[in-house]
Amino acid sequence: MAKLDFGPIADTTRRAEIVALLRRAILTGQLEPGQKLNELRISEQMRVSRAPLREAMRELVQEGILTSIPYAGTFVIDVTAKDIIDAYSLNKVLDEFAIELTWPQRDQRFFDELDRRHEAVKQATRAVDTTRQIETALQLHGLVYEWADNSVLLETWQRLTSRLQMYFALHQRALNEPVPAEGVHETYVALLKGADLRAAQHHAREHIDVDFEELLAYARGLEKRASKN
Amino acid sequence: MAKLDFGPIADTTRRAEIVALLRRAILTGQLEPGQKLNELRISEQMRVSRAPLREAMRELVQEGILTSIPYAGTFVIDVTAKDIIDAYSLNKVLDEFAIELTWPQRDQRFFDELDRRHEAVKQATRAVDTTRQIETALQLHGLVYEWADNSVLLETWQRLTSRLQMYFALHQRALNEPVPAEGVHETYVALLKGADLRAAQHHAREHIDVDFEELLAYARGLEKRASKN
DNA sequence: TATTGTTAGATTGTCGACAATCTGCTTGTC
DNA sequence: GACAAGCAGATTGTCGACAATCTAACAATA
Repeated sequence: MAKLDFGPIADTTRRAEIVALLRRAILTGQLEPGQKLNELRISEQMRVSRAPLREAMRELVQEGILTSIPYAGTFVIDVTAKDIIDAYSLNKVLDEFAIELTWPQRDQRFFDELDRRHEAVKQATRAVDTTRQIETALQLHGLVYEWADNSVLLETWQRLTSRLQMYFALHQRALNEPVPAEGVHETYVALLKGADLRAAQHHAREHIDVDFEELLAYARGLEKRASKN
Repeated sequence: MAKLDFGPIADTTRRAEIVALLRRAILTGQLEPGQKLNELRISEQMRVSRAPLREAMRELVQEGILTSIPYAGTFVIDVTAKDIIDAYSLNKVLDEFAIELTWPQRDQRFFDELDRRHEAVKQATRAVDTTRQIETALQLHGLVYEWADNSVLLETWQRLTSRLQMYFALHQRALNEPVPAEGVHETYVALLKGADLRAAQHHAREHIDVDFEELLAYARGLEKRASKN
C-alpha cells in the first residue's frame, strides 16, 4: 500500500481567512505603509464582525507587518531605509546558516524541488506577473530554510520573508517596471547543486547585494518624503 | 533646561495586562507544556471577558509560546529535545552576529550597563531567586542585541529569549536545585570589555554549551515521558 | 492672540449572548 | 460483545451592543 501523507485540513475559521486576506493586501502593497486600518469599515467590507477581524490584526501585529497603538488604531508598518538594511544584513547571516545546515542533507528530492521552484520563477517572469515573481523568488530562497530542519530558523525566516516581500513589492510598485533580469537565480541554483559549500554561501551574500542597492534607493526616497511631513 | 525624554505611557488595555500575566505564567513554568488554556475559566479568574483574553492568546500564539488548534483549544507549546537544540544552534549564530555589530559601538555607557546587569545576576544568585536568576542572565546576554542597533535582530532575539527562558525554567523546576555556578558570566563580561572580537565570539559559543548539556538531558527526559503516552 | 476648557463625533476596547464544532457517552442494531 | 448513529455537555468561534478613549473643532478666558 502506498504511503499517503495527508496535509493538514484547511483552516475553517473566519479569522484565518481574514489573516490571509490582510496579509496578502499588505505584502502586495495594496495597503500602503503607515495606512490606518479602520475596523468598522473593513469588517463591513468583509461581511464579518469585528471580533475575528481584531484577532486577525493581533496576529499580524505580532508577525511584524502591522503596528498597534491603544485607542488610536492599527497601522501598516512604516518602511525606513534602516529597516531594509537591518532585514538584509540579518538575512545574509541566516542564509549562510541555512545553507550550512542544508548542505549535508541535500538529496535528489532537494534538487528536484529546487528545479521546480526555479521553474516557477522563470514562468512568472515570462508571464510578467511581478507580484508572483517576487513570491516565487522568495520561495526559491526559502527552500534551504525548509530543508535545514531547524524549526526556529524556519520561523524566523518566514517572519523576515514577510517584510522582504513587502519591501520588494513597494519597490517594484514605485518603479513600475519589471523586476531584475531573468538569469539571476541560475548561479544560485547551480552552486546549491555543486560541491563547494563556501562558494554557495558566498554567492548567497553577493546575490542578495544586487537587488539590495535598488531597494535602498527606494527606501531613501521614502525617507525624504517622510521628512517633509 | 534639562532635556527630559519621557518614555511611552504604560499600556492601559486589559489585553496588554493579560498578555503580561499569561507570558509570565508560561515562562516561569506555572503553566506546563502541553497544558490547555480554558478560556472561560481563565476569563473568570481574571474577571475579564473572553474578547481581550482571546486577543491576548492570539499574540502569544504568534510569539511562539502558545499553539492553537481551531475548535479544539489553545495550548502551551510542547518542548522537545529538538526544539531546544534548534533554539540553541540559532542562538549561537545570532550571538556571534550581535557581538560583531555591537563591537565597534561599545562605549562607557555600554560598559556601565554591562556591569549593572552583571551585578543584577549576582544579586539574584545570592538571593537564591532562581526565576529572577534566569531572567537577569538573559538580560545580561540581551545587551549586545540591544546595542547592535538592528531592530529585526533584536526582535528575533526577544522571540528566542521567551523560549530559552521557558526551557531554563522547566529545567530548573525539574531538577529543583540552584542554577549553574556563580562565576560563569565573569569571563563573558571581561571579554566584551576586551579588545579581541574573535575571542569574545568564540567564548559566547562555548559558554552557551555549558548549560546546554544540562538542558538537553532534561529534554531527553521529556521525550521519554512523552513516548509512553 | 494665545492658551485652556468643553463638547460632539468617530473609533477602539470590552462585554454578554448565541452559533458552530468537538468529545465522550449512550443507545440501538447486528 | 463489536460497532455505528445519535444525543448531551462542554468549549471555541462569532456576533451585535455598550463603554472608554481619542481627536478636532469650537468657546471661554486671561
